[in-house]
Amino acid sequence: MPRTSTKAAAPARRLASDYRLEDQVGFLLRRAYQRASSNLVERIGSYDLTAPQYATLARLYERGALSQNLLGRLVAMEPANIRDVVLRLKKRRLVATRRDPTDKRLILIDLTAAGTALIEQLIPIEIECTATTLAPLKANERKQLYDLLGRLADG
Amino acid sequence: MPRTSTKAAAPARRLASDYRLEDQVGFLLRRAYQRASSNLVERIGSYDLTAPQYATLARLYERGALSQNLLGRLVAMEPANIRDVVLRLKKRRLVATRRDPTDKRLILIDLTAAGTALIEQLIPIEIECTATTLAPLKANERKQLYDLLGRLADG
DNA sequence: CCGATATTGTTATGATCATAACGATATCGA
DNA sequence: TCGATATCGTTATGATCATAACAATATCGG
Repeated sequence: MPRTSTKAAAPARRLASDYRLEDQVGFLLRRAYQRASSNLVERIGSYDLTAPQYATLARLYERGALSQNLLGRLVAMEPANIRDVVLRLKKRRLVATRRDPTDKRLILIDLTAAGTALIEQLIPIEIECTATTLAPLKANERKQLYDLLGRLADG
Repeated sequence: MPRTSTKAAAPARRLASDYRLEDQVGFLLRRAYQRASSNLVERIGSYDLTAPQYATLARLYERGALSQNLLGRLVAMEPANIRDVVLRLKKRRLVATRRDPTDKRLILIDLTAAGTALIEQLIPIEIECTATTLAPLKANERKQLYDLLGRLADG
């Protein structure tokens, strides 16, 4: 039987102001994202896809070919990061790249047939996963959460 | 003047089910956390501290000496990750480590005087930062967000 | 037209982050 | 007591993640 150890706690000490880490939004958001992310990986992990990789494929599915930079903004990733994700997806032949003829700076990213087939298979799974993550909340609460998170993210 | 490029968007195509990435909690949570985290780094970055490092110091300040493993659980980090954070904080003499006499498996982590002084200086800054992050929300909405996030994270 | 400014993609660095496998130590249960 | 099981810390691997600096290309304003 597992034992959730609570060992080694020292007696309370120090100034002990009213501060609690739990009251900081950033900490709560990080934990909630951890939960959502692990829910997703549980379900799509067998396809060897991470959450950011999934989001990248989903975006391409929604929008069609996109420049690497715009794709990164649409999945909220820095240029240096989206680059690595695209490289991995490209290595697996889930996306293909080509130069933009009219703007030599741009690299256009697009789903391959294999990538399209995969994301079409995964989307229903992720929708189910979202439902699981939201299970602790009632319908009206979910709507509220979306509204609040959206306003936080958009600043 | 910066130009937010929206180039290279291909015409809408494919099955175009009703799926939208924005409707997935995980994506919203990730973006909201990015925002909160960058708000924090903006303010405490000059102290060369990251959000997880801050959380670690704050936890130690709240609870006193903790085993590395328990500390990790209390800041929501895997054993392998909290280890690295502790090593960095230890290298900067913000925390100190010692063996637990009664359980040879445990390493007890505690704030040094310097670590205590630093976190006491930072806590007010972070409280202010939380306020900034929550600025888009009204008081009752903040309370609601906390409730909803807490229930999500705890499953 | 053409130089100042912006944007895109790349490279490098350092810090998370999750997972699996492993030895050492503790604890449980027959 | 003693073997099965659990926990703790470590190591290794691979994938984010943010930032700064850089060259190539585009765009803007005079």
